[in-house]
Amino acid sequence: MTLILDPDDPAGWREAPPAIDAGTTGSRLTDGLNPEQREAVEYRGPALLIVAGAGSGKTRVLTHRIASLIESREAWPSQILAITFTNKAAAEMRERVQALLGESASGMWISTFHSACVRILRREAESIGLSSTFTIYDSADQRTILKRIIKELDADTMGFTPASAQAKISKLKNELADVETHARNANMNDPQEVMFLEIFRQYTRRLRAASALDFDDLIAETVYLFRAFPKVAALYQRRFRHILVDEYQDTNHAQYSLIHELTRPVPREIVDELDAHGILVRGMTDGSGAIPGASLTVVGDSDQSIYAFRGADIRNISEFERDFPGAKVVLLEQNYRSTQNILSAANAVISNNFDRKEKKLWTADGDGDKIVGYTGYTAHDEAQFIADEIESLHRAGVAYRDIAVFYRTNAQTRALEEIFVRSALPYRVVGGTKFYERAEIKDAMAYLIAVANPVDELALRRILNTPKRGIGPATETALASFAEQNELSFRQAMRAADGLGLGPKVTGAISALANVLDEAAAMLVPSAEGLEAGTNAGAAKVSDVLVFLVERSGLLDALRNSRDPQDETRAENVEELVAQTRDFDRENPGATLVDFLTQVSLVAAADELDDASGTVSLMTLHTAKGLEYHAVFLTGIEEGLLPHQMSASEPGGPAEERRLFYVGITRARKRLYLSLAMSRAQFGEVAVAMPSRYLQEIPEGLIDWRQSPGMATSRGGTQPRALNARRGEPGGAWGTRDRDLERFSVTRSDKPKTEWANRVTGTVRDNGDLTLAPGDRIRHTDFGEGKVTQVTGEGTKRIAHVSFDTAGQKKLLIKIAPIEKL
DNA sequence: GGGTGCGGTGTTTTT
DNA sequence: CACCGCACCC
Repeated sequence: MTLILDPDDPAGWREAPPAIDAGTTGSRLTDGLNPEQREAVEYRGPALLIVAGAGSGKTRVLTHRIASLIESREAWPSQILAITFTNKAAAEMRERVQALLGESASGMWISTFHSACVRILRREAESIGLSSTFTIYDSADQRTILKRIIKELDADTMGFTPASAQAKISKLKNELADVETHARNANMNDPQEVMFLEIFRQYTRRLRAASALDFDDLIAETVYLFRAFPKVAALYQRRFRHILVDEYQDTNHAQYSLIHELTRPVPREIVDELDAHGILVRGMTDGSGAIPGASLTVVGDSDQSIYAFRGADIRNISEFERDFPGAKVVLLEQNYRSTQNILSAANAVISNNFDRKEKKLWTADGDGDKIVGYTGYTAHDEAQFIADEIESLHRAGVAYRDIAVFYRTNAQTRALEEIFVRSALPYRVVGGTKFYERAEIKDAMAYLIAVANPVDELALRRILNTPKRGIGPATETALASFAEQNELSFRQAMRAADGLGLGPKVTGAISALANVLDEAAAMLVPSAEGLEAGTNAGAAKVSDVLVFLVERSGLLDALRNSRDPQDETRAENVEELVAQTRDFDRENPGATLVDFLTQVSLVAAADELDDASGTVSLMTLHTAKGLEYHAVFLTGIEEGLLPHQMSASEPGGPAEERRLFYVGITRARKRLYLSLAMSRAQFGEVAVAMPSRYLQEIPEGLIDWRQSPGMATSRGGTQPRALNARRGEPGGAWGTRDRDLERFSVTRSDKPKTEWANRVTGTVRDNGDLTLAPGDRIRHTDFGEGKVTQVTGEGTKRIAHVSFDTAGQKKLLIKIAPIEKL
């Protein structure tokens, strides 16, 4: 029988730990595991490193390990802290543990690094002089602030850009270097460094003044908190007896330090103090009166380390045994996900990275199908191949949700989306241009932030003249300097607008806005009973506050009454945001506005994935980490894209790009497609693309080239040859056989060269109310003539299923397809 | 104070 | 190509 503790129940912190009753770990939790997995579940000791190759069942091992700790009564749920890479992974892990235990195990902290830190920081905010309603600034917010600072300091003349300053500040924070630490190491004779220091100092000051933290601060400030307040740290060190970290290869120095602080023993003096404060420590101390450090389990695979650009340090995992002497290491190599052909390709590619521990994935499930390769002339050609192939997989019974398309850069979605829309292929772009990044949504969110955190000047300045109320830059500056001179916040200056001697119209507008914000703030105060009980009872719901704000501020009306046709969509987006807050209120009863803002700030791209959706998923290779699909399309496998141009100059760049390719390959269960284009439009210009060097690292026999780079380059003879296809050796590495050439020349028919370049980007058609019925014959500009076999869908989404005479079966969106009825 | 249009510029991956 | 900043005009 396991006692479940409520995480928010203060008693949970005082509850006696369960008696250790080793040996009761039910075999149920290790049944069906291989010997290595079993060992990873059952090992007990201070430190455990699970080196888990792709698809080796590490999530299974982690969930079973947690369940076994709880079931054997070695730990309460509240003593578990598990760190995952996305919120979605956290939710899944929680569900799986609960399913294993057969009861709710609330009280466990299963979350991302960032979520866990926000939770700690909001709770302990006052220790470090921060408001518990602090705002979390995203990259765009950082950029805005840095832009202002650089402009004020004229730092652009020294070559500083918001992006460069942002990167440098982020890098320092990930190394736990704050302004003063950095100042000590800086070379004050270098004017550039002096200037950077000033930018960094101002940036830090402004975030402080706004009671705001950026993403990197969330981790770094938690570490500073623990280091500066050992008694605060002790609360968490005492509580979390078992810490588990997933994707450990992608932790940066700050995250590593956080884990280090959390696993420290609590010294005897502090234990005594905790005891004096009524916090239960009996039974937790060792012979010396100290509480020993928590046990640490990390899971990772250095071959999948792909976040060096945000400070991930591969040494955290490769030197784990040195950092934690006596650590146990368990190696999981058996793969339960992919076919041997896919694994062989992955093994071959990754073996080209030197300086790695030899590890070979294997499966007992057989070779499976060959990997399919395709080289298009353009990105659209490549996309068309993918769309056709997806349709044929779908006809063969593969659900759309089991198919994913990966790419290196977000810009690559363009061509894919164009073709997918035309092919009436249901798809969803995961990540990319996010809903919350739209200007109107950021505006509405800024209203909420301004209410939740009144000292947030960035949010206030954003909404000051949105919608237009005649408050221009001059008035804004007047308010800002009035605030500074009188040591007021920007918000207080707004309330005092009457005394500023501004025009009556402007003054009225400022006061009206200040009033709306004050009224909204009043809505959020809990009732007397709520305050008494320390809950949010009686406070207005997030959706009610948002509706009040967007109505009373005039934001929604301004969009609705605008003559800009795009504003109609923007108004709908704001209404969609309202709908989202309603969902939030319903799903999180008792949650506060700050809870909502936090959740929005910390959504990861992969969190948007909806398993129930019947759509193909499109995402970057980075977002794909940790996921798996029946069929995977890796696109744009070209020099310059993978490896990316920008990585060439970075130390370790090409090796990291190879790991990215490796991650992509190992996401596939049964079918893997590798595709590329001969030419790719990069910022307007069409550039010649070469096959990626990584393609040749895959043994030839594993790939079935439907159209190889050799075949494609031979067209017209004017294109450069495939990379590394040796001169004087016909076909080179790509095996350009005559038979293929013949087949190829038939495929491309007699179209002139230029047709390939613009066949899709040309005009966006609108066939209006063209009606088609089964039996009709049509002509398509690319596919030629064909017969309509079926029409599905309604209105603008009507889809014609066409059997083309030479191009085979296709689905077309009638409204925009380049077709005519015959 | 607000709107339009020109020209310059950047250009990876993400919590 | 797309976005942003700036200058110009109302």
